[in-house]
Amino acid sequence: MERRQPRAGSQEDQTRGLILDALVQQAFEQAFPGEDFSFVRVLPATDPKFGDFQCNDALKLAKKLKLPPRAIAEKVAALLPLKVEVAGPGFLNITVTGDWLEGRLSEMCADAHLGVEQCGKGRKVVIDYSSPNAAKQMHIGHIRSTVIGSAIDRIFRALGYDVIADNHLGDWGTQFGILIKGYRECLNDSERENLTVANLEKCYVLSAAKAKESEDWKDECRRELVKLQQGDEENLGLWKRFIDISIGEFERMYAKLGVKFDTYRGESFYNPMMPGIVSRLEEMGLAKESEGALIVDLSDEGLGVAIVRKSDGGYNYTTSDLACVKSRVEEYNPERIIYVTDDRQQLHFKQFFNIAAKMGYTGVQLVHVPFGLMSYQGKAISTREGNLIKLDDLLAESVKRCLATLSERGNADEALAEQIGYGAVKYADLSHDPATAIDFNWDKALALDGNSGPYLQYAYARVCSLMDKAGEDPEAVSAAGFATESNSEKQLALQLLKFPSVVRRAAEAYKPSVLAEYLYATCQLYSSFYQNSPILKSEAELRSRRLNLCRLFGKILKAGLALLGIETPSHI
RNA sequence: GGGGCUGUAGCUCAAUUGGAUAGAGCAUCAGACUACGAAUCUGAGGGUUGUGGGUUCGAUUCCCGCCAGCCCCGCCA
Repeated sequence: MERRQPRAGSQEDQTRGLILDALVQQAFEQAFPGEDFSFVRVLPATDPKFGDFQCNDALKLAKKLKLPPRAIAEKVAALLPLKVEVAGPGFLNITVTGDWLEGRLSEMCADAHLGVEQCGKGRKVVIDYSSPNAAKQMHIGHIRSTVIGSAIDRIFRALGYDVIADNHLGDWGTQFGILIKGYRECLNDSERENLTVANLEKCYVLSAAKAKESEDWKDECRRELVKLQQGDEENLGLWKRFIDISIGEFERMYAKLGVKFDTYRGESFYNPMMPGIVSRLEEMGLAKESEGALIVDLSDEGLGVAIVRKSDGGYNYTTSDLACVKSRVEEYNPERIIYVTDDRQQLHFKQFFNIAAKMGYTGVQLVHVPFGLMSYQGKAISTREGNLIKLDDLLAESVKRCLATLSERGNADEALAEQIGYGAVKYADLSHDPATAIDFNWDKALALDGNSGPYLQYAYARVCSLMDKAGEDPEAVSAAGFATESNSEKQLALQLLKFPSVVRRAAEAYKPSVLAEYLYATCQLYSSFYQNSPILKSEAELRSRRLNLCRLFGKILKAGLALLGIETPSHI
């Protein structure tokens, strides 16, 4: 928060996907030889009454082939070895057989990745998220970058990408002059000995307030900063200690949220590279002097002006981010770097991506995933408004509420309450498109019904319970096949089949909400099936086939929630 | 002034990137527990997709103009 599109799918990604694509493409080629039909796609039907799958591409071809769309569709339909109907202006509606469905489900089960294609194999991406400021406690404003970034991280890993998750800490800058001064003057001995982030935050606030009213104090802060920047041993030691304590505190939060970083490279890491970046910008004629500062003028491109060196000689975020790209390219040579920050920083990222390209960093795809700000009960979150809720407190409150609900049902299990409480908070965020702003509200975030984390976890717990009752292994799918006869079975089966393409779509759009939405819809179909179809009481063969369907549902739900960083307790 | 984001049921949000009659949850109303777990399920009502044009077989989606809200625009990140 403090610190802060192209498609993810390359051509080889597209070659897999639903087997039906290839089949229908073939029919098109056969019907109209010599044309390229690689763009043809078969999608899940938008409504069961249109069959199971549909292809809309005959309509698109009408102009090119100079034929009425229905005629095209009919010619293709006649060549397809599937049950297919031409409807409306030229839709191809495809209905698959139970055998076909069972075959696909079996393949999915047999695959270690549940059918999720490993299109990221051998491809490296850096994902830059969370990035809180050192010496401050994390608050609810940090949730989105952390939770969305972490989910994107997991989703890319699931697709086989080699991901480097980097936490770009705000660990350098003027605030450390204020902090060091505050540490020396505003804390007592015991506070200095048992230094915590809370204490750091306190002394920062006190010191910053004094700097505001006293020029002397301000000057001293500045002097401490200069000493730090010049490598003064004592100040450097303090700085290091502040950082270590901060990271320790952040990791306590990350442990609760199930977030894990590969590297913690703050701005200090890139600080030594700043002069080099600036001189290169000057050499290339990209930067020029203006009002004492060094700027890159992008106003011709509608991007305003970016300052790369301040009039006091210091550097700021644009320079730091450029240095960061240089460093990442040299060390990792990733094909992509993904930044997850709030949408106020959009201009900055456009500027900095633009400059990076001009500096020659064109081999790496730079992607900004902006998310809408979180407000609190209709008001922007700010220290002044006094509505800054600490992340720690939020999570504790969530757990407390879940524990209360569990207690009512005679199951006051603290660890379980944590799984549900943390999951509820994460799901409340991830189920929304990142682009939309969220107004935080306790009741909404912690709701236990409807489209919520607990609903999904509950559905999973019921599958486990069912398997317990059946006395069967919850994971091991038997050879009996899958129930697909009834309408609710078939709809669930078709839904389960979508999982791989949903994971890919979530990655391509950088939207974990795509996956969340899918999981919720899947749970609704499962609950409906479960409520209306006896499983354990069915005769032996049907029972086994229904149990297999439940098992696969459970596996997919568990895997999907894991990608969102949400745990799946087997008993609630 | 320049730019970005947002606007869909009373409320909170979807809509597979241009497809068929715009879907869910909450709330409201009517049903289903001698239970494969009711944190569930079945059903009902609820819409001029901010607004006016345009593009075409077809627009919530793309283009232009307006309206409203939020945000950014040289020394914070």
